[in-house]
Amino acid sequence: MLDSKILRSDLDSVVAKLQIKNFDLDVAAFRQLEEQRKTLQISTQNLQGERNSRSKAIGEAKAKGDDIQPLLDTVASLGDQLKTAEAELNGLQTRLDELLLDIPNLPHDSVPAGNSEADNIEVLRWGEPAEFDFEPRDHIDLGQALGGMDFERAAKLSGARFVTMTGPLVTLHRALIQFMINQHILQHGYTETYAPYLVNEATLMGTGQLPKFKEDLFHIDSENHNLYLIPTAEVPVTNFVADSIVEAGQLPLKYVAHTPCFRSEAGSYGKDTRGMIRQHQFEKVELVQIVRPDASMAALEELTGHAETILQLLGLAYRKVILCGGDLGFASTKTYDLEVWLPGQNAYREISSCSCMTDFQARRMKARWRNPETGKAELVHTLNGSGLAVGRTLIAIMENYQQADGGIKIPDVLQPYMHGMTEIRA
RNA sequence: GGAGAGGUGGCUGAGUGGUCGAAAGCGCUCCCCUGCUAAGGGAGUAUACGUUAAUAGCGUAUCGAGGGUUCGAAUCCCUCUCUCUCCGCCA
Repeated sequence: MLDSKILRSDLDSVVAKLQIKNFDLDVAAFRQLEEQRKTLQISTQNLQGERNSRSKAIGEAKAKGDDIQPLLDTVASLGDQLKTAEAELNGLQTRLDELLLDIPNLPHDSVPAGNSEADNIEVLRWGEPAEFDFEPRDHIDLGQALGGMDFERAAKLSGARFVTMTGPLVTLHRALIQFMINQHILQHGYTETYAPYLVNEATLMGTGQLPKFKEDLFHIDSENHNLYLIPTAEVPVTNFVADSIVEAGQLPLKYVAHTPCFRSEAGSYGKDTRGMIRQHQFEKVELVQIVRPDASMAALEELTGHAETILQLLGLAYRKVILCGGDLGFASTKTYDLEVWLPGQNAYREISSCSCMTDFQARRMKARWRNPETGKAELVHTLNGSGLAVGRTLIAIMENYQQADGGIKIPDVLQPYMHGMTEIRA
């Protein structure tokens, strides 16, 4: 959520910045609501003030033993007036809040304008796309030939966009998780965390998935439960600090979590329907940082670097892009995507997305820290990034490390987690 | 699932209808005293919004959330939610 102060004081520049994200703020509607709110608030507060002072007088008169009936008569009509005014003000406030909750975060000055991923700016390429002296296959063919990956069986169990796996591919999948988490906790200073996979509405409000993106989520709506499956560990883990004040000395908080992620993928029908690129359920190792506001942009560079390290250690060629305004997420002020080279698609595909949310989520969550300089509780900044998406990393390993005979070589750094296996063969 | 207790400011914790935004303690900030790795004294210390040149004053709201009763509610009633204790069931 944006600071409503800057909306009131500097609406024009807010509108201009939102344009970069292709978001058109209904300025007229906002101004009108705001204007109405102001006048109504003043008149309501006047009424409340009158009620308060008269009630006080009644209390004092009663204490002295005076007759209070005349005083009671004078307040008789106040109640109804107040009730009406308060109800109207509430309604207006609710509409303003709804408007505010739907406004995305402002993009950072370094974010380029643009409408789609075609307008993203490439920052660097690392590694050489693998060369093959045979026609490389995609992970679907490879998985089928190896015999451990079955989409039809998953469809029987659950429908489209699920997979079942058996045997060494699953071991590799698990090895990736272990490898990533160990790297982050031992080398990058993150604290390993465990969090719920089902969360309530307030939690999703906090990180910005609700109220605007409800259709992207799986929802448990039964008699006794109103919960959502997490679309990313960002949601529960960032909310660790919701409604709390963190001591300055504890910052930055750096959390790593491995969780499944659940996404309805509404609106992406027909997109990446084949294979494991886009599933309703996938595993991800997520990095979350809670930092001082003055440290957040540097933290974004650091966090992105941590995700890159994983790709580098796995020897996977990738490129790093800055998302343009139109591609930038709702809550993010700046996002780096890491795109891994997939020989089977002959393309770079997103494998990590690292974002700085400034105080946008913190304001929604009421996540604060005590600033020693001011002595006040102020909003923290939050960041998150995939380090990495496990399913897509599995694909990348399969396609990049494939052999002419359809086998998959195991990267050196993963072998300690593969009980000696150096290659997966049919 | 059954029975009970409870959610108050950064923290602990008083407060059962009227000068309660809220005692006290802790913590923190400033000042004084003392001059030595102690201690003592004093003052201040929630947030949001409105008004305003103002982080000054004043006003309004906020004691888990929402609704109700009342001239007036942290205090009474209802619903929801969370926590704790005991019993039952259970990976």
